[in-house]
Amino acid sequence: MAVTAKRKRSLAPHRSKVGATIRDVAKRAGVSVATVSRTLNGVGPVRAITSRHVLKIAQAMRYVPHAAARSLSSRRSHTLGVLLPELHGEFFSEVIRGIDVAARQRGYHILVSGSHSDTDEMIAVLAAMRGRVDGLLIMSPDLDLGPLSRNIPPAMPVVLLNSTTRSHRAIQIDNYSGAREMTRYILSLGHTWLAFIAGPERNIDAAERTRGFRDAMRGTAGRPMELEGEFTEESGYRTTSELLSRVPRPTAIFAANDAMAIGALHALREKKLRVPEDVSLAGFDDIPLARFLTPPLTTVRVDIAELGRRAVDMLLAQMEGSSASAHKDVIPTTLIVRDSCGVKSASQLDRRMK
Amino acid sequence: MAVTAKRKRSLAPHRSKVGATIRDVAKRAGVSVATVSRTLNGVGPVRAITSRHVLKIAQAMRYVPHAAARSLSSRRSHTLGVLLPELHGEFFSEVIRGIDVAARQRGYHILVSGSHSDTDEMIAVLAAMRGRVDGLLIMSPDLDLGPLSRNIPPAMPVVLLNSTTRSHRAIQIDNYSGAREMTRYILSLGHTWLAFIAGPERNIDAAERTRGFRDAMRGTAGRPMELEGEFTEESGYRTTSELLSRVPRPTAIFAANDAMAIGALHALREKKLRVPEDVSLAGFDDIPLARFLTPPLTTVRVDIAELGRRAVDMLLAQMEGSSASAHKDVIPTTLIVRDSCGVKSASQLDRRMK
DNA sequence: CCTCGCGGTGTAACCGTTTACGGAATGGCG
DNA sequence: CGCCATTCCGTAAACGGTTACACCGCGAGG
Repeated sequence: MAVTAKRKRSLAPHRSKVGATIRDVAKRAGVSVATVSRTLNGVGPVRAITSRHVLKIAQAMRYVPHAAARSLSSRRSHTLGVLLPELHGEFFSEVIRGIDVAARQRGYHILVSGSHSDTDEMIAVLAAMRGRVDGLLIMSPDLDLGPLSRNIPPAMPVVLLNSTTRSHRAIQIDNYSGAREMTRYILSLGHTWLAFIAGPERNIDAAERTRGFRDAMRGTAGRPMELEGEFTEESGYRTTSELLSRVPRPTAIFAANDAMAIGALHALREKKLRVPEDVSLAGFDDIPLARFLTPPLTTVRVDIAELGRRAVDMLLAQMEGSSASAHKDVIPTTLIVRDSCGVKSASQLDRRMK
Repeated sequence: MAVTAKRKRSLAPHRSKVGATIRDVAKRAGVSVATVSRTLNGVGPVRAITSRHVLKIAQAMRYVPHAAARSLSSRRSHTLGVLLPELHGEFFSEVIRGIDVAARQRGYHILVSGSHSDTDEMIAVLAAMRGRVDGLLIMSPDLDLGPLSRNIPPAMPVVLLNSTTRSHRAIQIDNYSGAREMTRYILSLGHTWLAFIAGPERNIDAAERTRGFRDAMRGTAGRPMELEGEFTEESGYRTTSELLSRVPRPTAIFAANDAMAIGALHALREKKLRVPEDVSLAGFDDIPLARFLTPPLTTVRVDIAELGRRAVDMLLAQMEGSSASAHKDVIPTTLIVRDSCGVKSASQLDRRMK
């Protein structure tokens, strides 16, 4: 007898049960698994009375379909992968929020992986996502998307955030127009000598903002000046300090993001220069603290959450095969005028002359 | 013949293939699927030479195991669920960042669902996570965890963030000590009439901070005064404006979070009151902008990312069954002294008297 | 009255892994 | 040289769903 016991293979060899399965429900409801599945998914013909009955039983048993099983069988995970670079607080949380609520609304989950500083890391994560996600939302830290692009399974729907490429759909913030508009605004205040603190060279947002600045300056009487920053507050402080030690100094400073503008503000204060009376200052991003600075910072608003939302829309459209859907999308920016920029005054002229 | 063709059931009825499977690899390598699986997972005895061969073939075929299949079979998804309430920018991103990097380091993915404003919503998401995650990290907006708690599958490992309950492991920020320490510090500057702007009643962080304030005030000569805020900058502004219209006014204001402190700062400025000369001001959280305010805000620092990291540690420990691991953990806070609080001066006394 | 069509349902194959079990070598030992 | 313990490996049964196909009634049309 011991032998037979040993011989008889356990029906569930590996592990213990977790919850009710579809077969349990079927048995209890006196129908087949097919009927249960059809009822729960609302596909195929099921008599109303049968459907009600099955639903009731399922409810009573607290049955919840096992996601892994479902996705193995149906080839869909109802999950979107989100790959993000290392990015600063507010930006990060807003993108995620936008994506999160949009995805949940459509019945999708999001598998997040953030803080990637290099492409190889992203490629590794990308591989680990096989069979786990139905589509991908990717924001790359790098300008060069080649390597990453090559490692995306060809059939995988993808939307790139703030990156540009021929091969995938993409959605971007209109950095170019924003920077151009801000530059024109500053020019319109009478400033002619304008310093621009650019972002890191390899960053695509930075590149676009620089381009916007240059285009706005082109053909005007303005004297442009470009400094290289890192998108950090420290670099804003450093470059501005350097800048101010030269005489004569510009009457306005346009930093390519708010963090650098904050650094610049500190450098200005340290030199006892008033904003905007002595020097006008502008930023980019409209991070929440921008309006709480003294003086409140004139900047360019970017609706980050909207970026996330629209990216999800775009991805789902692609997944549903609407090839008609757009391949490119652009999120507009808006100029936010506060108090940190003023008209160029006579006193500024005087000081420069002396 | 037409009949036989029709009769022969297609071997893959539903859909098209996506990538190489373990069987493809096995066939190509001339071994069984079991051997491939064992090799890839490093379990069971496999000859070194076989292992190398299999690995090479797998590599060449760009084989990546299908996550859903794996998790269906092994009962583990290598994914952690993260449920977060609606929370403000910096806090949100820091928690996620902490969790994300810690999880990835341990080979786990994270399935995120944020911006939940009520418990029912969280319960729904919770159900949708069945079979999708191996463990749960939950931060509830509500003080009462009963309903949520009841809907967590009994066998599911869980760690609660900033919530307290008997039934689950939890990790918290030491809000109590932080608030107490700040209060004592303000008292030590000579202030006796202190206004505390509390957070929303049902919020657990808020409750703890209030408790810390009260305990620090108890038994001192100080005159405490409590106002009810909402953790928003607007509510800080509103309550402070109201407060200031009364005479005499307190010489120091302690807001239960930085957002409200910012609101308070604006109200003070509006009334032409100087900080800290006329009124001292303190916050809580040390959000990044705190040090950029004018004057830089004295506050209490909370290491949010650390909260996330430690929560992951705790969860994984629980999942690995080390019942020895702690059930509770506390993240300490530190007092950050900047310029917004000053000693109570004679002039303040005078003004109160008049 | 006999098909035909169709709504409703059940059976079982299949998704791609992991793993229990047993069989085949291999090596050591008496 | 026979036997036993290892070591290595293959077979096939799960895991829990979805769904193609067969089948069964039953009303309608010929």
